[in-house]
Amino acid sequence: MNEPIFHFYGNKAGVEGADQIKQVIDDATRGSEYYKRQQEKRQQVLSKVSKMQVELENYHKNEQRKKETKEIIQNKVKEFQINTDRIWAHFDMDMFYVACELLDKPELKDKPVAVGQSIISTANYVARKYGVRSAMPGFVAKKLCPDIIFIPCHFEKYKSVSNIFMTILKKYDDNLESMGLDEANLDLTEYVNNSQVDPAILCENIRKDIFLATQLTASCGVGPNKMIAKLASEINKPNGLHVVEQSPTAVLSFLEKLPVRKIPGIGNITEQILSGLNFNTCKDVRDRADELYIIFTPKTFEYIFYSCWGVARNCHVEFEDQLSISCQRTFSNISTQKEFEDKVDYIAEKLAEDMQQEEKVGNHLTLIIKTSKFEIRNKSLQLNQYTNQAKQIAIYGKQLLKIMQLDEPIRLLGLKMGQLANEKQMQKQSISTYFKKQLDKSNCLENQIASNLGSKSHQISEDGDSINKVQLQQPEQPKPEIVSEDEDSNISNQILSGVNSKGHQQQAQQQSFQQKQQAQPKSFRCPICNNEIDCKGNNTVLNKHIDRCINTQNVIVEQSDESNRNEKGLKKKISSKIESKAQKSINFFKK
DNA sequence: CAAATGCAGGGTT
DNA sequence: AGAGGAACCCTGCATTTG
Repeated sequence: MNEPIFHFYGNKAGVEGADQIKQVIDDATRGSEYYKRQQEKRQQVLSKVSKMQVELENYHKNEQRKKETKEIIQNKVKEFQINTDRIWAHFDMDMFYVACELLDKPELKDKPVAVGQSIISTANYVARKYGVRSAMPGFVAKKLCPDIIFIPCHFEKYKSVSNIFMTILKKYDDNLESMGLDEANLDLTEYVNNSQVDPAILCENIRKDIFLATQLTASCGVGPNKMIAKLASEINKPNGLHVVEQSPTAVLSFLEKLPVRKIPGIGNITEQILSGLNFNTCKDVRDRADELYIIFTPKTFEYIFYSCWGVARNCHVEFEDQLSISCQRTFSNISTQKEFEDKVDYIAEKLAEDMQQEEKVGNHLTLIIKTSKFEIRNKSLQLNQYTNQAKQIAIYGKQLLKIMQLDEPIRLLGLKMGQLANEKQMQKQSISTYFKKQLDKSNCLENQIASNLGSKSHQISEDGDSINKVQLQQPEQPKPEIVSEDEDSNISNQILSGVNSKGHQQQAQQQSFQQKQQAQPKSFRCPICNNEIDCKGNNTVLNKHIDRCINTQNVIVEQSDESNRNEKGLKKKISSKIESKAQKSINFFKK
């Protein structure tokens, strides 16, 4: 019943008095909401495990199925081969953040030191002896090791050391893959073939180079693929090297006794499941792969299965664009709507900053919250336009807040923007599609426009278009009085238009807007936003715009009831539409 | 019915 | 005294959409 929930801290090798450590951690945390949540999760895992056990019992009773499954496994084993053509090395700086700090404070070398305060990023080996670990909260570390010294994070420092580290490694593989500041995978095959150096000697030399350049030690592992190299690098940590020879037998015997937990991708939960079913080492998995096949989904099965046979990717992965940008903060519990909204404003600002810095815009927003009971929830929303503007993000964020129907205190709030696109490309695109549209129109190519519908590029071009419209309209129409004083209504306009309010953009857009005005005086006026729509009699385009417009308008109306005063009747319609929508989401979440 | 979407949850540093 | 991060990626599953 009172089984310690932090059993995983003790599982790492080399910790003395693991039981004692568990006890201290447990005492320090018992009764907290966090602890309760962990207990719950633990129960969930246990019940999952017992279901799996039942499944396995049934499986073992069914000789036919057993025979078939074992055959499948045998075929799989025959199919693959452990490819040992390539030589990979994994370099990993020892206790990197702490090591960097100790460069400046050598007098602390023999004392227990950790970087991070509320949560520990890295601890030195002195502190680790006491059971202090990465990701452990500071107060627990303090219980385990009252003398521990906390040093705040200095990212810039680590970055500059990391640059030196990476520069050295790049001499041996220009395409190296780095995961974080202190780790890198290199494909040494070419280098070794060209230089005919023994990989072990080569890597020892590289480690020396690193030490000379940084005064810091790195550990290294060598093997025929990235996974093996990474696993090998842990064997003689810190300041050590381990080589797994380039042969299938060497790989298999290296993995034989290795706890499955060590395999990257198998974390705390998966380990609990596996150990609950008595899979502890890679050999267990190999021997009873048919059982694994029964209980896991195909992808999960394949991943674990192949990993335990030493089969993993042994080529570089091509660089991929970042998929999302997010920002989240933990704080002391808040529970009023006002506080929630203020947090959304704050996080939206931070997120917008990050996005603008990276020159990205995004089209899909997710609100993430963690309740005071450590339950995580999120809701997401497809936006009507690409944006990276704090105020727009905040408005959508509050929309999500409403959908979420929060009725309990929260301790974290975050926003994540997905479906990213490059801000500059987007501008170019919107301008060029604008001109393209001009051309299309003059040629009366409505078909082209119609066929663009639904495609991503179309979405972009429409958004770009509406940017132009807004810019046009403001000088033209008598501004609603609010505009100048009321920031919100500005936002509303921006939202309507998908405007990105950076100064230089506006200029460019304004220009094209004017040109457009002259060239294309004919257009429909959208009944919702009162903007002109270039639909050229194409109803689909018009309808699509109106749909979108209604969605956008929802946000605005809810957000600032004062805007659009002159459109009262219209507003009512929209509001009722909102209500029905909101109702729908409520029902949906009640399920 | 396949693809797309939304959400929960697992993993990593 | 109280107290357990942030930012990213992927998979699975249910539901919606075309």
